[in-house]
Amino acid sequence: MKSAPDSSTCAEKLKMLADTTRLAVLESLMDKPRHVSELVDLLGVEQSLLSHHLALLREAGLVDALRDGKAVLYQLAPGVAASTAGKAIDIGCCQLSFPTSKKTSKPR
Amino acid sequence: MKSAPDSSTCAEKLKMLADTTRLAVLESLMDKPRHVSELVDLLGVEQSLLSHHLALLREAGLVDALRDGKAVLYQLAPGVAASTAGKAIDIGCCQLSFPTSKKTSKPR
DNA sequence: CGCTCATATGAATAGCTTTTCATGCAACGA
DNA sequence: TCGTTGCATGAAAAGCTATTCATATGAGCG
Repeated sequence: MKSAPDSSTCAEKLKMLADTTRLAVLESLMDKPRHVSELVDLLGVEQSLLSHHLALLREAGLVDALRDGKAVLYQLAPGVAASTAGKAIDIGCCQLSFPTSKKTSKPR
Repeated sequence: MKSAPDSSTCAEKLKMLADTTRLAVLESLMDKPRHVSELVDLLGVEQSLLSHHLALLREAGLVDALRDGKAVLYQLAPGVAASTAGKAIDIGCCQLSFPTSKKTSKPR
């Protein structure tokens, strides 16, 4: 038992994504798997805080952790990486596709 | 006076969707425009509460309100209704596509 | 072993968001 | 104009979630 019996509704799942830190983690991982330390200085957040967020993402079944020596490697959970083209995340109830390009800014 | 200079990040925008009531409203509106009273008993939430959520959706630019006599008609904001096929919402930074069917449950 | 590095965990706190309750305001009909 | 219907708004109360701080755990090294 390790799934996420709590995040049954789509809104619950979206809440996982609706956080700057967690979304940044996922976007980083869409690129490739990374160690915690890498994420720490890539995102510039405190180790402990990141760890809490990673725990949430793990519990939500969005990422997988693999021990790698003293470090831990994180990667998108299989099935979540719904990459038809460009970057996308599949959370079951819906699929988020990010523009293949880059920046999120686009205030018309 | 300000629209939404704060919802600049994708996470901010996702927070708008990450709520059962608001998501339900949007899904209802994807179908067709509806009056507040219709939404009230479709979703079974209190009028005042729904009104607060509608205000947030309005401020986020996700829906538009049109007065219709004593009532008010709500509809998805143009541009948000990303109709590729099936149901989808475009919030700028990313696009959420819902399975064409309707049920969200599928925890295999 | 004893130590250090890399990460996780727990408890307390700070900051929001959602919900409720009471009230306000616009549109309509009599 | 009044009374009523339909919706919006504001403030206080509830409920959560994120952040911090201190400490724990697992791995590798000498």
